[in-house]
Amino acid sequence: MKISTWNVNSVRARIDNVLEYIKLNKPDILLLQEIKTINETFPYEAFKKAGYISYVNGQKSYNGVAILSKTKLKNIETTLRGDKIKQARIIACDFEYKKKNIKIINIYLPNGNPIDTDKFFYKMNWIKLLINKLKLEIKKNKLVLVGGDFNIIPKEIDVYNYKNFINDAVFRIDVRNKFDEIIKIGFVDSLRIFNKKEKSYTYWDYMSGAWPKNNGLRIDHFLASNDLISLIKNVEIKKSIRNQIKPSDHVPLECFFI
DNA sequence: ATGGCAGAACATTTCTGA
Repeated sequence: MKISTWNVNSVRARIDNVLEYIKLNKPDILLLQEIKTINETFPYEAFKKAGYISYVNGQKSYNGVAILSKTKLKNIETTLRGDKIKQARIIACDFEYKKKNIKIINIYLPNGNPIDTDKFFYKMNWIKLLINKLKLEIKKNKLVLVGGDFNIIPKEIDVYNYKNFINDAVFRIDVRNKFDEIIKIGFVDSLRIFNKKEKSYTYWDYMSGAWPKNNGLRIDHFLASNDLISLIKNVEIKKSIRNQIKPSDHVPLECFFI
């Protein structure tokens, strides 16, 4: 069983890439971020033909998240309690695996740049609301998986040159402290259980030759609750996807279950 | 210091992203 997450930077512009990824890698569940479309123009049919049901929380032009699944999912949720700005950045569901219920939460966390603007304050508040939600979820469901584009570089090792990012909203110390706060309430940065290597990036900017120079960032994550991590046997970054024609600037992250 | 690239839309320019 495999769950993947991928910021596709427009699902319609990337439809061929996503269909090819599905065909070759066969995730049971695929979490998508930055679909950049309203629900009405989401390519449900193309994914249905590929064997997937789509659950969508869309928005015009920006943001938007979706969950593709081979089987029906329950308790679809598309709001973050307390978020007054209501951008489409979260979709959650319940998934039954080996007779156990896993709460899966797909997020596209605000980027927050430039720092110390409304965008930054929105990011910090959004994380605070997410932490409130995760505290509740972990009480109700011991098995919780949070996947998606966190727009947070957890540690210095997770970026090609951390000194360039000291005052960036994806790395500033207060943002990283918030990430650590999520860990402290009972989650694990699952990739790092299986892969301690530097240069394990999930995003490369389109600009300035970031990809050929391997100037990457690790900002896409699967956080597993402490009780869930024992069900996970591996987490992998699908780096080769960045070589696609017309690629997304992010690559998929795959979480394998025992 | 700042542009470079990419996608969407009230579109041939502006905005957003990270």
